Amino acid sequence: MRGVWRDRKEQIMPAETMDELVSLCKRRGFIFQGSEIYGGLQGTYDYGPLGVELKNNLKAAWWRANVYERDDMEGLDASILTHRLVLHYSGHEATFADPLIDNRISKKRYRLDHLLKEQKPQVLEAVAEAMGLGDWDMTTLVAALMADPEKAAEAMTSAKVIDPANGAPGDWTPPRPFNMMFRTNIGPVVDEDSYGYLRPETAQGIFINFKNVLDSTARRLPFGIAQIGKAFRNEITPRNFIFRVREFEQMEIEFFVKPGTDEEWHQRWLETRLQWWEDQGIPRHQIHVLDVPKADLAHYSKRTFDLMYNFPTLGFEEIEGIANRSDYDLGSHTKAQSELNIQARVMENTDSTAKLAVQDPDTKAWFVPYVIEPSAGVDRGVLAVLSEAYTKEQLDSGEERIVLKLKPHLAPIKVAVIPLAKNKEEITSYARSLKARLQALGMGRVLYEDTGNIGKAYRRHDEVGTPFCLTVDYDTIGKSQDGSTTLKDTVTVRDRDTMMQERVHVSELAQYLLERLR
RNA sequence: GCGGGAGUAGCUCAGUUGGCAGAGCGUCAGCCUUCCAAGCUGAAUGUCGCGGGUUCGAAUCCCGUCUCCCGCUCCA
Repeated sequence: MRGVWRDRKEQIMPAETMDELVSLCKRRGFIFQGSEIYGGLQGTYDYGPLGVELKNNLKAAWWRANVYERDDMEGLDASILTHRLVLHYSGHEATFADPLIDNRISKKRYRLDHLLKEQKPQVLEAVAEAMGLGDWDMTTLVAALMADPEKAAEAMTSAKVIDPANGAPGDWTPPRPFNMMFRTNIGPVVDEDSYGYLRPETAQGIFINFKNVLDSTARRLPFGIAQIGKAFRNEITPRNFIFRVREFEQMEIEFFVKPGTDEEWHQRWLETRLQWWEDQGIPRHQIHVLDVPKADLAHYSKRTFDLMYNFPTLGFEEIEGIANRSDYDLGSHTKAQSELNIQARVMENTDSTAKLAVQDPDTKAWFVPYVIEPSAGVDRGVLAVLSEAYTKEQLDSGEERIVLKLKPHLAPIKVAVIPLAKNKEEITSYARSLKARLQALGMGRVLYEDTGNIGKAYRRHDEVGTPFCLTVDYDTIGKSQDGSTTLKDTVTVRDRDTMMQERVHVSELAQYLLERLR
């Protein structure tokens, strides 16, 4: 074998800061700040030419594993704009809007109503008086405070509303309503009643289509519905690059099972999902499975496992939640609730037109299925995969090599075809035609690369994670220095991670690459 | 929302007391080059985050605002 690169790698390091990764993402066209040319819009990011490939590849891997390679799954793509009643009965309207207030002294934040409930009656009386209220109760007091936040701040501070954290009067900020859901007007007339929401989770689209899918596919339990799509949350503090953002994408499965089998399925999905992340390059030992404490569970959850990936720059953070949502959701959205023996505590539904239940084939009794929900963040997945892949290597030559060691199936660019010399027409035309033939195989992005010299091209592609660089040289075109033609129609294939090269005949390239890019 | 830090070319960052907008890398073009950011020649790229103020004059001083990072807070 000839031309094998032997520069030993000494140190291997991950990204030290998020900035380092952000910088690479911008420089190479993975991810840009949203609305950047107007100063940026907080909590939004745009995926560039390479970012969209990576993200699409991750979603495709998920869809393939969960839809194409299973016999118990259907796909769905529900609308983002959502009827207000969907999010009313789901419980989101009630749990996603909090009036919040801060104490400037202790730096603590409270829900206004919770804070007021902690106060002595005379303090509340003083607040009400300062707000000019005669008759009042807790509801009208909160309403009055929210109606005039500036005055509320003064009233609460001068009435010496106590901060439970330190037992001392606080210096209170104006209270602010905080609605986690984006409300939007629908239709030509802007009025109070013509609004809906941008969905805060894709899950609801699945629940409200449960009957449609059942009717159109003749599925029986257990089976699941998979969906990938955008969701929107008005996060208080978007932070950490694409980790916590206001517009993001979810990959969600709602897996419907018979009550009583839910705990077993919950465990099974936990294992399935851990294996999937491993297949995407996130090793099992870098994920901590958090059995979420009862007190921290979401309003719908019976039990939840959070998959916490050990981000090199952030520590352990959630990339997927696998929740046992019991019969809460279908129970919330179904009509005829009283006939269905629903276990979860649900709001009485007087609007739904569909029975979201199935019939036991033996007993003929109707019941509401339990739901196991593996819900993964696409953007968080992209960040995890990038973080895990980002590597700095110190080479023997003293130089630093930055390489994204992405799994080949996730790499934005699959193959770069490089002419050894770009001023030799025979070599460049061979390289161009080779590139065209490989491109036609449909393996993804295949590029002709002739920027700089060969070394630059390699390093450039290391940095964006291109698994294979093919180099067309003098041997390829039958003009070896020693006059032999034994290497005619072979190219060097350089491996991104090892930097090793081997010569492969062009007739074998398609198979060689396709095998390794899966 | 609080506290701290930052924002100047695609990236990393200089920019002195308020006095012509800079470097390295990258990018592009040409030359050269028989495999790991080699070399030579040339070129392009700036609302100095944005808006206002002070000043003869502002990247620099003041006010406001946006965005990012760190620590709190929040996180269905």
